[in-house]
Amino acid sequence: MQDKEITIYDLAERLNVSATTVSRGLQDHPAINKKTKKRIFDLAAELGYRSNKFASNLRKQKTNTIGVIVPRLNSLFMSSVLSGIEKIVNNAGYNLIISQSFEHESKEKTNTTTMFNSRVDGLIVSLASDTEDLSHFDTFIRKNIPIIFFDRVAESIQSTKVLIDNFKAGYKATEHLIQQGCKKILHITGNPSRNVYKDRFEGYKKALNDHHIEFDPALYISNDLTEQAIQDALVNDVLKRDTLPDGLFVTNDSSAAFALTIFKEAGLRIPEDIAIVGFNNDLISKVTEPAITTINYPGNEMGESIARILINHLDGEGDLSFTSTVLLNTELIVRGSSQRKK
Amino acid sequence: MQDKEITIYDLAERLNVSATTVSRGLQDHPAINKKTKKRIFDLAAELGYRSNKFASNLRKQKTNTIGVIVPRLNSLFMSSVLSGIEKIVNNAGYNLIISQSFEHESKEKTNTTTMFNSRVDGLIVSLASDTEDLSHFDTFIRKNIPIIFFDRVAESIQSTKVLIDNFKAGYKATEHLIQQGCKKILHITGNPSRNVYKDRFEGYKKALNDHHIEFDPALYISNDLTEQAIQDALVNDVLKRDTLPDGLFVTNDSSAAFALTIFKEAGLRIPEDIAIVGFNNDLISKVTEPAITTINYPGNEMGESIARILINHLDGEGDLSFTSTVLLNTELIVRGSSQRKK
DNA sequence: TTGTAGGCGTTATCAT
DNA sequence: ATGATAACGCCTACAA
Repeated sequence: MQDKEITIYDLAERLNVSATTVSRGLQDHPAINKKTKKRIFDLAAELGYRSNKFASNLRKQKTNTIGVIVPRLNSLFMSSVLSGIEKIVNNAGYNLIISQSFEHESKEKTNTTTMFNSRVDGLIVSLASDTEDLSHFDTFIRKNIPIIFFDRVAESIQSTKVLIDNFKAGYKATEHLIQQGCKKILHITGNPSRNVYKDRFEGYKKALNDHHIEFDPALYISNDLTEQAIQDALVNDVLKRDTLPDGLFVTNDSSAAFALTIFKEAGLRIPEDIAIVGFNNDLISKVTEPAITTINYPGNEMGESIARILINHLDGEGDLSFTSTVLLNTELIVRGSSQRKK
Repeated sequence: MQDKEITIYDLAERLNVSATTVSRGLQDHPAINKKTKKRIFDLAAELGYRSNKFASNLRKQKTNTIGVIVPRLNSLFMSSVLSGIEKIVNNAGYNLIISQSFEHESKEKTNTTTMFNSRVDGLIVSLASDTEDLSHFDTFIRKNIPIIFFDRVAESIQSTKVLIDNFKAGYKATEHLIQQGCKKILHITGNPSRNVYKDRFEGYKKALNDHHIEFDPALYISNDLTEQAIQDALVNDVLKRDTLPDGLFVTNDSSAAFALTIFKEAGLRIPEDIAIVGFNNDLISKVTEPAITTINYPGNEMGESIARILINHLDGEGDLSFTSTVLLNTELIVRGSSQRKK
């Protein structure tokens, strides 16, 4: 029982002009008489006309749509990035399709295919934790559809990458712990084949080295950073050891919060017995007791950079720099979980 | 320099069959010879053919796309709902467009228009906090495009609504505080024109009444539940009062966490001086010290219900019950922030 | 400033 | 089991 859709032909007929004129009028074409335009717009509004994107896209061979694939949307960081992207992209007249890989390569692959079949004009990706094979992006590369990676980037693919200096951030976090007097710093992090985790780990090692602390492989734990994984690592392993660490650098804030809870339950004092540094400056880092020292991550700014670069590229400007890497600044936010000295 | 797109005509030509046959073959039409099908699929794969959704949608007048508009994606609850919706919807062969209103009516309106122009087959909505005027949904209603509201529903619109029994949840939360010995229970909540907040408030009042505690308007605060708003309400108002409340029921967990932090900084003991109950069972409620008592909200289940109802409707089944209201169960999860007695 | 005509790629209808 | 044809609604050369 749906109303019949109004087309430009219906408008044209009632206005006694051609469909072409209506089409042009609707797009504010300069060659159309102002009065005619007004009549067109008025009638369109009155009849509830809506442009048919499918016909338009079919004809123009362009969708004005940008696809985004992220691991998960449930962090402050990701929502900020998305919000930054959306703002820029909307202003430029593009639409956004967002999908989550839920940290799985297989979901990422099907999402990529869906995006491809939806003919997005460009793709923005942060990789799933366990993605190894990158062949699902080949179709985009072959068709010259631009891909921008951010945060968790694909190092082997030639394209623009927007991220923070994870090495430096890892270095800063670790150095801070060392300055608080920590000597045995546990590092819990994600899959080291992801750049973010690898680079932070390198930063961690470099900081140790620069301060003449030998890297102890037993103090390096890599898992999927879920609540369960943190629980396992700490309760079934770390807390059973003869010598406990005196510092923890863990690469996201919810994991830091879980760890903090577990340590406190085990009767350890934070930061006196173990000083903790997290990552991301997520909401959760502020409300634990003590609050968690963390690395602030400029999500909104990152989102806006990404969107600007992509749109400039799509609109045919700034093409030269499209395969560059953009590094954004981070800062260490010191809170109670690590502050032993005034 | 994009490759030329392969169409069914290209396939048809090379296979010496008609485009019609190729189209049918690709859709696994029963009347097509198995061998022909195989030849079609093989060649399609070889040439990297991809179906053109725009042409297909244009012709079929159906998009197989479902739109979702939510206030924000940054809570565990919302991600669970989305994940539930996506699972069901994907299995049924539909795609999802997700957008956020960021709690603003104006953004919600433009999102709704975008969805409308994208010709979604159905719309799933949880209202922004400040949405008063609902006329942006009129276009959908007029065209008989189904809308399902969940969580924050539009009471005046006839459509399916999926939500929890907020009245009961509010009642349970309040009653629990009363049972812990609270007499002056502060209630901080969102915009009361949203059903979720209104109903929880009603439940709160009913519980007070049933336990012969008079409702004190000074103990009711309505704001936008941001960190800033909680801070303002507590620091500039509540904590300056002569008599402090001895209980707090606040309708989301991050607000509960902020409040807990503020109270502790003010030297109050939780739960002895003030017992706290939050809402949603978000991650954050587990890691504060003490952990926060909260109402568990079945996000995944809610998402799946929503998607099933919508798809049944779109596929022409279960039409009769389309304007019903589905209530899901909740449970109170008692944690340290409210537990005064063993 | 406006109009004509053709085509974007698919699928439904009717025919064979 | 397969084909021919038209139509979905829009846009853009080209023409007037």
